[in-house]
Amino acid sequence: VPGTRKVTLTDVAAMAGVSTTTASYILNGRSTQMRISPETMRRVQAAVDALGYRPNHTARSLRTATSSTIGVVSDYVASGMFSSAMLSGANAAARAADHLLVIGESEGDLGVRDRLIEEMLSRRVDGIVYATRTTLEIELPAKLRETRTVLLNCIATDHPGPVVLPDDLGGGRTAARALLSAGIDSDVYMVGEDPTPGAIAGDLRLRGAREELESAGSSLSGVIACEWEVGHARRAVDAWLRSGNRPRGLVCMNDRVALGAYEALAGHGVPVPDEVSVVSFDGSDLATWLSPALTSVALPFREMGALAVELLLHRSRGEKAIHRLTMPLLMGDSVEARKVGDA
Amino acid sequence: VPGTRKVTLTDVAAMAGVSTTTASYILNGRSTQMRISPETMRRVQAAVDALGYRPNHTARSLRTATSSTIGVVSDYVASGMFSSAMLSGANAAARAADHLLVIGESEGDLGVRDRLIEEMLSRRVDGIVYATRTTLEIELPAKLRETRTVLLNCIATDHPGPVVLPDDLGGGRTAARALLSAGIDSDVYMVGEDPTPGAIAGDLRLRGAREELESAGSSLSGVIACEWEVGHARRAVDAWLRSGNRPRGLVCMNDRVALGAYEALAGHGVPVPDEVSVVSFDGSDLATWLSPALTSVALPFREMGALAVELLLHRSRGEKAIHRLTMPLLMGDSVEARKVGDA
DNA sequence: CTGTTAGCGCCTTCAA
DNA sequence: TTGAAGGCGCTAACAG
Repeated sequence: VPGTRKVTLTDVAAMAGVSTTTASYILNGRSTQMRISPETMRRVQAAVDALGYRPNHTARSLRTATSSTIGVVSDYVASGMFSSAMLSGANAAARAADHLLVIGESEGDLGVRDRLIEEMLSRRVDGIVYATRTTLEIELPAKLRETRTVLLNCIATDHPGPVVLPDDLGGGRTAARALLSAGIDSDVYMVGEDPTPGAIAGDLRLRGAREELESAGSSLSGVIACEWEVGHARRAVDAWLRSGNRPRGLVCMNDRVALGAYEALAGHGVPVPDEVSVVSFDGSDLATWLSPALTSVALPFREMGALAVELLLHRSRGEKAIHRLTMPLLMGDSVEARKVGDA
Repeated sequence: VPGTRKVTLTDVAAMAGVSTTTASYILNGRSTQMRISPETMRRVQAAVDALGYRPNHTARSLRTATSSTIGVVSDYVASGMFSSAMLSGANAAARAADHLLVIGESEGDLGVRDRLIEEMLSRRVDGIVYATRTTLEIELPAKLRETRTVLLNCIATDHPGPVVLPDDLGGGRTAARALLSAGIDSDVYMVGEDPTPGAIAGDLRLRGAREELESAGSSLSGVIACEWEVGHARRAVDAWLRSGNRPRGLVCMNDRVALGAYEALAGHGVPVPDEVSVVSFDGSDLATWLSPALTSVALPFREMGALAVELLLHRSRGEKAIHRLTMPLLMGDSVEARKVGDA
């Protein structure tokens, strides 16, 4: 039933018998402020409904020099298995502030990345969230200096604005504490090492775990080095077990590594959690799929994405601050149930 | 070094000593068509560089009534574990056509969904891709009739435009063929049943597998009913094995179900693939993580996303057609290696 | 309380 | 080959 083609504010005003100014005020919710008569409001509202009027956001943007749109430029966030939760969180926060997200994924190509940023600036986005799939130390794309920017899951020393990161140091402590709370205070090993250049999570997690163990009068017994993938972890742990080693606790760098460790342990007839407790990082779905369910220190991707756009929009919340979001402990059944501690 | 604030085409034209018309022609690549002197082009180009001019896409949109932007409205695609690959494919295809994606995720809320569509129409997107995480039969949101729309991973009987779906029927055949090629022509069971209302994948896969087996003179021996989740599958298959059943081949409705089946089989000391071959659907990362690696019929999410935006942009490619994309067989090691057939 | 008016930056006929 | 001028739809002074 609504309008055949393009209905403009002028049409609405005409039908309601008022000026476009009045109609505009009403549609922008400034009716009370402008003390517009209820009768007029009703007539305008009726015209809007009758005509099926839809404001032209483009025209409004041109006029107000603001687009109610946030750009999200990332390397692989959309395709990434679960880092896409960042997008989801960003989307939710954007919606809450009446904004929409324009996204662009560079798939690792720097040229594409710069062109995406250019495109977004051209579209006059209200700001850009620059995100990476893995926690990385990066060099800030130069173009980003031209607009308000929040770094998501990455950090650049020369970035003037807010940064959102997972608290991997705290996460490392949490992982260790999960073990300590179960009375496991010796023969704890870390599985995995940091492979990607620029990646910063591994070191922090390792440090956090070390610190927590030491502050409990214990210490990390060692690191089983391997890439953060199932196969690598399985082979590394298998070889390590074959040498006669027997851990009481394993802290795996991510859930896939933990799966590899599970398989290696099973291969040697070592039951989890009865003989070895396992904790890992990520808190991905995989953790819940395994048996026993994996106790994992989760990456709060959704919250990170949401916080990033909130920081972009409400510049009050700590400018040029590094926000490290707590990595919550997702309890599974892979840690011996002696005395379960609180997070 | 570039301009301090807002540089307009007028500034560029002024600096180059030409009219905005000329400058506009040059920037839109119509310089040769308009036979503009090389000297003029050079001057304009120089001015652009010197001023750091960036075209105002908003103004252009207003004028041309086209935004070079595609809306993607989905239920959970962004947060979905691997269906986010649809987004990634859509993004790639959009980029290839010099478009950007504006996304919105309703998280299942119909009100939010309609508001998102409204927002996008208001922004004058060039079209909307409406996507769902799981393959669904839906009722078409009414607002979508107001713009060119492509349905992605869902179908509505009254939709006038293109639809992109995975070919689950063919996928079912492929799964069965993978078993048949290995000489497994009896005692083949399907694991899983279609739980979600509106979901259509399960029935098609079942039918496809049935048809393929029957066309080979065999038949499906039965269905082990369970929800498409690890735990449900494990319990269902375990109970079924406990009753003394022994399959030669298992076709699992998705990779998670296959994981559950793996665990149940292991619990009964039945080795994969030596005694039982397993095939599943999805082709998710999980398939490659398991041991033995799972042979899985993959959902071509990336290609689906890409095709959807291509169909949106180039309306030649079959209007109001249902495009069913082939589900490729990802070879793992979960099918007995007698004689490996081709896909 | 409401109307008049002047652009936002760009594209594009129409003239020259 | 280039310039002048109008207008896309909307907002926001500034008057009344």
